[in-house]
Amino acid sequence: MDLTRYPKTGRFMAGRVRHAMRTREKDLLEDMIEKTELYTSPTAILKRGQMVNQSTMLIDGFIARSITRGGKRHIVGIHVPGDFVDLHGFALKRLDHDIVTVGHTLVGFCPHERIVEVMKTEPHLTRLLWFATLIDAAVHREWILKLEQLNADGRLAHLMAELWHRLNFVGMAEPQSCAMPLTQVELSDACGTTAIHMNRTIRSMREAGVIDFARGRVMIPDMARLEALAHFDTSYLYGDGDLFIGHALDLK
Amino acid sequence: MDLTRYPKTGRFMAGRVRHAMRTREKDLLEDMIEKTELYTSPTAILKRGQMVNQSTMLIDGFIARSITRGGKRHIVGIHVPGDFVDLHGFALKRLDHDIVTVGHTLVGFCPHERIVEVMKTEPHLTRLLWFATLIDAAVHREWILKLEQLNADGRLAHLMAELWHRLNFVGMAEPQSCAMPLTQVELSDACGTTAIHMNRTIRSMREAGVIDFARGRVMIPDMARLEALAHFDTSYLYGDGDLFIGHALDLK
DNA sequence: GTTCGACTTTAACAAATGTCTATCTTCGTG
DNA sequence: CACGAAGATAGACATTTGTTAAAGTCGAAC
Repeated sequence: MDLTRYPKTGRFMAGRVRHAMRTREKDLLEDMIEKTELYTSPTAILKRGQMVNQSTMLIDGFIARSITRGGKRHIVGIHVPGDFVDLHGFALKRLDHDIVTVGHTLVGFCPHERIVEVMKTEPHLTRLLWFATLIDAAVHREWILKLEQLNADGRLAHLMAELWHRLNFVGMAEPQSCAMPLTQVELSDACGTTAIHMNRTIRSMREAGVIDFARGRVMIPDMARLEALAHFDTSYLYGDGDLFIGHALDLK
Repeated sequence: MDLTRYPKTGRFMAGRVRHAMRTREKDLLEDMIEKTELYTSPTAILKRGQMVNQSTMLIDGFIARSITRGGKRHIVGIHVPGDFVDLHGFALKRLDHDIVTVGHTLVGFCPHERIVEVMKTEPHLTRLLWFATLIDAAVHREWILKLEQLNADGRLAHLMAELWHRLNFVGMAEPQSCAMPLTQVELSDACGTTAIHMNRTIRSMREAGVIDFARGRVMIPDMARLEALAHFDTSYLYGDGDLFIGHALDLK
């Protein structure tokens, strides 16, 4: 990974609520990061049930939230740079899932004492952090919908469309492609199918010209077609300006 | 519905975070409710995309969060008495889903101005409200897991086990049964199956003696067996005392 | 460059689930 | 008490997905 791309590691921090932050708050947020760490192979940063005293900010790469049950691993969420991955670990005594890196991943760690400090002194920033967790919940709901509504094709299309848009929000997507270090097994874990069926699905979508994977990237020649397959509607991602933060609720 | 059962409608309010509230905060919460309303038939209290200026507290009955797409309705969450159903509607300009009543339902409405007031003056209570939304997210993750991991039998078993436990938390479940006003169509919407397959599933589980529906209730003769079918683990519900609230984070 | 392991690909068959059509039951309403 | 609408039940068949077994590909480490 080219660390020189990150002169200030905080550049993307807090992705979709960042636009509502004041300059001072952006600096505060960056100061919350005590240290950074680079993982070059899949690593469980946090294990389910473990007590935690710091939260994780994803700076580059991908992180999955996964739960292993019945010997099989299931992915219940995927994070992109700028996401405060386990801010909720601050409130819940223990996490209900593992936090695992995917491919090469750069993360920052934020001690909980600093979050406590912010909660004591920064009501506006605290609110932004809360709202960021509400967007996570909205993404969860869309995943539930995806799993209830779509078959394997649609689920894969939806996942790719979502990740492309979320990367695009932080300036890390190209018009017809984006980074995609997930393996087929991981894609199947995130789509609730077997790896073999995921392979079938990928093949047929590749043959149909909808999507193609190569060298850690996904190519999407026709985004509109992909989104149609996924019944995709970006509104649940609450892009810039789609929150009340900074407006009526900008309390003080 | 027997309203005399609710001498103080606030009795259950804020279900799983209630134990961390101070008496004064419980009163404050109850004061946040401006008015109550009883719905005797399925009603969409809120429609997706609609601007909202109040949030909904569920006092009795059930409420579903649903999204209609492709002409088919999907349920992405179910609420039980004590839940602050759409607190997140306060932060998000618009909801990404509908809020619909199930069976007979008594709700309280809380104007957003009162939430703003609380956020200005009650940091501890604000934190509790935040944490309540984090539990919602944990439930969402478990639904994702359920949909990825389980077949129709397991999904139904999981839903029944979850609702029984959540009702039990607020003292509204019997040892081997609880209220269950959801129709088979609604159950299928919540489990991501067709109504016909849900009927097949219910029949086979009834014949197996695992579960039975009658007159708006569900009978669960052997909870352990149901939970085994569902690979159920209550920890994601964060029962009493399972949050950091009121302890290290009791800031002031 | 070889070797090993992880990842990907394929085929054949079994099981689960969806679709279509229809009938039966229940319950509120007049 | 009759009626109608919503809900529940049922069977036959199509489609999707899971399972098992195997082989091919690629890249990192020695």
